[in-house]
Amino acid sequence: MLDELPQYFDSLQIEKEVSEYWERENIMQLSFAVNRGKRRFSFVEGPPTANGPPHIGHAETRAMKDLFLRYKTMKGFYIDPRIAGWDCHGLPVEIEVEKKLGIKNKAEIEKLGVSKFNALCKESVFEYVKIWAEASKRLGFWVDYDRAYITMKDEYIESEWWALKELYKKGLLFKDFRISPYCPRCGTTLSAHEVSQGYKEVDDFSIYVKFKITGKDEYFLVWTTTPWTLPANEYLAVNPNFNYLLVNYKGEKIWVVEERAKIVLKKYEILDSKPGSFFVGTKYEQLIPILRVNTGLYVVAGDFVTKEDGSGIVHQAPAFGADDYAVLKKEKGELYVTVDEAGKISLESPWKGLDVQTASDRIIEYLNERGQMIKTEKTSHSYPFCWRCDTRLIFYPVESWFIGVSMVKEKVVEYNQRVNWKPDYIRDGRFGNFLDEGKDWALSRNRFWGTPLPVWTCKNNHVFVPGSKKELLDNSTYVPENFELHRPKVDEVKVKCQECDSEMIREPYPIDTWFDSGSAFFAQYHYPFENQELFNENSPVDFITEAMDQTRGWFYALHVISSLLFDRNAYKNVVVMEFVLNSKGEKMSKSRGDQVDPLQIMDRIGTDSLRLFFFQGPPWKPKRFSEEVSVEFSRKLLGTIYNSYLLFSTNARLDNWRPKKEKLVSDLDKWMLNRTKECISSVTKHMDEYDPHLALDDIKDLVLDLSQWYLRLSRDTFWSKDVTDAKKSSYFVAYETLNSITKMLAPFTPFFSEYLFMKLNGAKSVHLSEFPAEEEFDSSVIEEMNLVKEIVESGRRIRQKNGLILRRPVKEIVVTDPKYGRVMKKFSGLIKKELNTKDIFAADLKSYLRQEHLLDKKSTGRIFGKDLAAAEAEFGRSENQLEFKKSGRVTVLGKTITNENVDTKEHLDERFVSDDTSDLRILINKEFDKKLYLEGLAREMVRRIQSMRKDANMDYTDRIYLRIEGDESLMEAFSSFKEYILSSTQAEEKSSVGGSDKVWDISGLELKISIEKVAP
RNA sequence: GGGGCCGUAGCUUAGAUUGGUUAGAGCACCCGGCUGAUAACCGGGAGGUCGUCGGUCCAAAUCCGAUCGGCCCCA
Repeated sequence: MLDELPQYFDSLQIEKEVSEYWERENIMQLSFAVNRGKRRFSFVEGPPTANGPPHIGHAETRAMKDLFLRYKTMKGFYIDPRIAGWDCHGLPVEIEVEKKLGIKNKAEIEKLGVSKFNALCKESVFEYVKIWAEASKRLGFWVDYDRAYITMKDEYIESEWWALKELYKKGLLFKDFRISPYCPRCGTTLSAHEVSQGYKEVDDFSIYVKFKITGKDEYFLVWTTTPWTLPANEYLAVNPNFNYLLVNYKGEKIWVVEERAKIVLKKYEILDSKPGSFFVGTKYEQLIPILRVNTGLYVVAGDFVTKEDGSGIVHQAPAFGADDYAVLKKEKGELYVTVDEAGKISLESPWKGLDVQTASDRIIEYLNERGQMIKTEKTSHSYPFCWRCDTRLIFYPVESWFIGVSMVKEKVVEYNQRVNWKPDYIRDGRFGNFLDEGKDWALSRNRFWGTPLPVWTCKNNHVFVPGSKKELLDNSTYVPENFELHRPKVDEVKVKCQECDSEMIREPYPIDTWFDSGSAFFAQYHYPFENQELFNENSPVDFITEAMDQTRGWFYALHVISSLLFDRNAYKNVVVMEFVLNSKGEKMSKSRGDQVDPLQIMDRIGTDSLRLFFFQGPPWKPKRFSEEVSVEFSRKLLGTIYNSYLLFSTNARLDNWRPKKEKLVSDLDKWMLNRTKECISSVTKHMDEYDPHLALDDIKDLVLDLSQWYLRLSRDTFWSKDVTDAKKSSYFVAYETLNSITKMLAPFTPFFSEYLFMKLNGAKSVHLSEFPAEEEFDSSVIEEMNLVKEIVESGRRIRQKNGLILRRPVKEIVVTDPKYGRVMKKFSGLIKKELNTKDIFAADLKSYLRQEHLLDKKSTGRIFGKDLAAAEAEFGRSENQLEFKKSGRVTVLGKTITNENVDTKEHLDERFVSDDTSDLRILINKEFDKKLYLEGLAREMVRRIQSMRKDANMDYTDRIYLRIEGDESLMEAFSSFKEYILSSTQAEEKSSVGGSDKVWDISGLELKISIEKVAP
């Protein structure tokens, strides 16, 4: 206990020792078990895809997770499971493998064989897991890596199958079309992320064509940039709230939205005007009469119609646009697909077999020939290209399975209100807005590596959804060898249809990987096949945290799945973190080359420093990363604690003091202990409310109070010769405060805290100890000390401003408010020492003000005329002043002076100096008498002797011989304060001294000091 | 293009829900002190038009509107 420390703080060395110790003693596992059987706190790890090394943002979220797991453990909660998780499926993994194989599209994968491809994916997933686990451990992120949940395991997938079957039973899992960005060359849809990588600026023809209204000699003006979609036209859309004009344009009657008429047609004559709603249901003639359209060919209303470009009348080809498809669903029309999967026209027409770009050109010619074209123009706009093969993307209908979020939107929205979001504006802002859109979740993917969709269909469109492996196998007619829940094995399983006896085959899709990670809150238990009770005890999950981008990713997936399956929210508290930016406040990026490797940073500045950087400021505020700032901050905080421990422990060890409760002696001790309790209570509150940055601020403040105030003022007590009660009391308080700080800091800086905790207590681990308990405290004690601090600060300021250096004692200091009398008395020793004053007391300001009465020149000028100066002098005489003060009137030069002729000013007594910049007024008596003067000189001498001792490299226990020669008053000071001077400097007076000497100038007085070390 | 968050001293930040003394800390800086925490410790000082503009109000960092900059999400 109270072990020695190296003299200098070396955080890297500490971290090294501590992590070796944890490893050796298996402290992490011990901490997992320490609260077994106690109340639970639940957590789920948002599983990363370990197909690349972790970056600093990952380190930040993991540090934040760890912070609260450690805190809750210290607060006595049992966190089980407390395990890592790995997200294994999905496109990122596939792309990684494609890169390795040097292949680029689905066809090549199929050629290689799905079996081989998926085997490579499976391998690739774990390539970086080792690095991730290593970095996470290095960061001190304590979760069980050996028991990690793995989304590609059959058990995990089986839990998802159960969930999907439940959704199917509720009618929430169904097949539909989705209009997706699609690369005709790769034969695949692209994710939003991929699309956003490939936008380019292109010049395209856009055309205006005319659609004839059935039975009338009027036309709709329609604009499009994709002429190849015109053969598939099924509807026209207008905005019901816009106003449309019928104009005579070159002899033809044409409808166009009012605001665009001038821009598009330039010259025309207005014939009529109608609101958009007027046209809804109006039939029109097919522009290109080739496709047989059984439904449609009438006008619909659409809010998506704008006046920004075009004609305000929008052509709808439901197969090739998301808005268009939504219209089709609403109108319950048929879907006509006029293009094949390779992006070639498939419709029996003059353009069959042409790619869509060429077809567009031909269609423009065709429309021109038929006189249906009003106008052609070239416009520049950004359009998505395939990021892999640079092919122009098209929007294309892809068969897809959906989760019907829109059908139960109310639930999803309602349960969100039960979630405590940090920061809270996410709930109704970014997250709430997204939920309000209530979009269906497109679940299936046209890919290979993922959780297989558990759906088998037969030729009669009957559907079988197995909710477990067993249910599938029980119904199967064929199962391949080495069967597993991945493609291609799972595809080979054949099932007999219960309804029509025909053979059922699997829908060939894997599902969205967000469904994997979003199922973690039950699938990590293999629920409901196992661990039902454990799941129930831990649900909803108490705490999760990830970065902001997960609002529409993991946070969304968890919330939706839980709402639909369990009719409740998945999590209770969620901390949403912002990103780590570079030192200029920009996003770190590969291209700028300013991405930083968290492992390297930890090597350079230490883990605790990096963690402290993350915990500064609210988690939901972007942070600019700088190594220098991190180091500085940690050196300041941890270094101060380290030095405080050194000061305290060095003395306590000399006295053989061992940590134990002692009776409190001084008011300073009582204050420190109350401050500590106050801090504990505030830190606990802030941690419980998920405001870690405020908790850290509380701890910082306490460290300053300990170091800057308590320890500094307790040094005299520490240095007293005997082990007095006062000494024991202050040891106890210093220990107690340091120990509390160490424990409170343990979740923030686990390495440093562990180190210091072991030094303080000789106990096994701070992470097996309890968080300091909240106790009642006396806030009046704290307020009193704040007043004392204020007085000391103010006193020093006044001394400094008036050239009254602290070394010279002053006679008295007055606090000009009598109500502080009791406090001044209580802390008079402390204040006297800090301000070097002989006396301190509180008194009414009035008794230190002198009133001066002056003649009011305006009124008395008329009375005295040119004698005014003489009258002023006469009135200023003290007997006249006194008389006036007593009776309010006095006779001056034969005239009577009354209140009306007098101005009264108040002056501070000349003997005092003050400072009126603060609320609390303090007066310092600046008068010096001889004794004070000599005492000041004595202190000046001591200071110079000490300085010479230091220059001679003496140890503070070394004794010296001393000889003083100099000015008379210096000699007088020396003899008057001889005992003080000699004892302060470990000196003996000697008439001849052989060591070093030096001549000093003390306020103009010459002093020669000679010192010599006494031989031991 | 739509939505959201942020902007306080050179740096890191508190204060915004509930408008109200002189916008509070820490680091760095300058001046000084201490010399038994010394690679430490302490005091004082300077440093802020609270991004900008406008509005509401007796009163705005705080509420409202616009605008600029940074970041994120969606299209």
